[in-house]
Amino acid sequence: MLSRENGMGNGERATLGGNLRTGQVLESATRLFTEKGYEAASVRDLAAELEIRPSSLYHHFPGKQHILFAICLNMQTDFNAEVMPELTADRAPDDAIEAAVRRHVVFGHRRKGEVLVNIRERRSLPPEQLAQVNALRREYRDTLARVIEDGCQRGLFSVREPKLAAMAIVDMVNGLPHWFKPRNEDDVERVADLYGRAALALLRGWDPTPAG
Amino acid sequence: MLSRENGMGNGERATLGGNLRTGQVLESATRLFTEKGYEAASVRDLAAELEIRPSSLYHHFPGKQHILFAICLNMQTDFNAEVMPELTADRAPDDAIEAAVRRHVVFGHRRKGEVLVNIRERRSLPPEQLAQVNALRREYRDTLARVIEDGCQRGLFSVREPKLAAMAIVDMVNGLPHWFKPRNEDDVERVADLYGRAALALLRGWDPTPAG
DNA sequence: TCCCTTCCCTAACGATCGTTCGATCGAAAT
DNA sequence: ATTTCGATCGAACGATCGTTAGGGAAGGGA
Repeated sequence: MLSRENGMGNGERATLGGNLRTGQVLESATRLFTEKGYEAASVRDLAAELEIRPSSLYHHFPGKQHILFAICLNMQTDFNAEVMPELTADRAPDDAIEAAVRRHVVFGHRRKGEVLVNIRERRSLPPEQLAQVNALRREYRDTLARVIEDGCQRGLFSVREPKLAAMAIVDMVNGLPHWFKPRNEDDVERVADLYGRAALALLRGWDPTPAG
Repeated sequence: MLSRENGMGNGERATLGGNLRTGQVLESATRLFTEKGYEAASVRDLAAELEIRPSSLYHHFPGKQHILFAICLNMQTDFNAEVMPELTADRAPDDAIEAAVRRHVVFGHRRKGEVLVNIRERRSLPPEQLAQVNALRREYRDTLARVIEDGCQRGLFSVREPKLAAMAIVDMVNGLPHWFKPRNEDDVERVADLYGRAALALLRGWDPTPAG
């Protein structure tokens, strides 16, 4: 859930305002942006789904772009908070990668709408807000790459370019919400396990040492 | 129906429109759709880049959507014609996969603009045209999955769900054009090789038989 | 009681959207 | 010289866009 309306604390409520209703705005906007895309979804569409007038939306948000920003920043913040600890915890790199990928897959399903909006509509943000979201994404990728590098030095992985490998894995996992329709909750866990092992297979066998 | 003005041309002109100018429209549209997105790019933007008036565009295309359709269908048709033969040729499954992935990567760079438009803006097409493009994509995926399955039966791969593996590989390779900035042409070949081996690593080590 | 805040309303603003209509221009064909 | 025709033009259409202005109803605190 969107802890409180957007995520940031209640102390100063940095990015956006409001009350209970604000959370509903974000939920409806996420659904709408996912189905029609950010540009194609109009403020009037969003207002209609909430059964209010378009002008009423501007009591909760200063503008359409801020809604998109709230969705993206919120999702990416929660993602980093939930997945990155698996990478920074004190454990073997292969275990860390497998756990992180599994969490990534599960998160991508539980927050599917927000994840798809973040992936597909992020670019519609103004440069400064886009950079803010991208910084969080880069933080995750770099952490992932560092763990891969660590795994190489310990002889667990055989990868020449850890950053490229990190991107490949992220792309693979992020592609999942675009097409995967799980039959039930166990199906998600099954594919999460599957993708965790897939990442390990990638990292272990990428640059096979011609030994032997 | 595409017939003359957008696509298949009369005799030899396979990829672009009937007239010389029509090809320029598709080129500019591809660049514009890539940079701003289909919905955000206006007909007036496109006309401005071609240094003609907006109304003149409607001599070449019956509408904005048809331009998007021409780009997507054209790209996907060429893609299948170029990459699928690597899979259907008579060779070992692992060699086929490696070659196909390498071709996929190279194609994704050579036709980067169209590929990105097809991936990101395809959904803005009306259902019937969208289905037409998706049918070609499915054809490729299914072929890829079949080769993977074949490789499993021959003991070359260890994959439980070939279709899932095919999707994972496609997602991985399609992610590349979104972020990869090659320093030169050799860089493309290098990464193409790298990704070809990555796909093999995935398929070989995905479900490791616990055998000793 | 009065005020202040919260939330929503009606109405409309100017801008921009995709598209249409009819005329014009130039070159090739007759 | 006249006709034909593809390509472009200026001008405008109705629709929809994000956003704003200003007011009204509800409710808690003074």
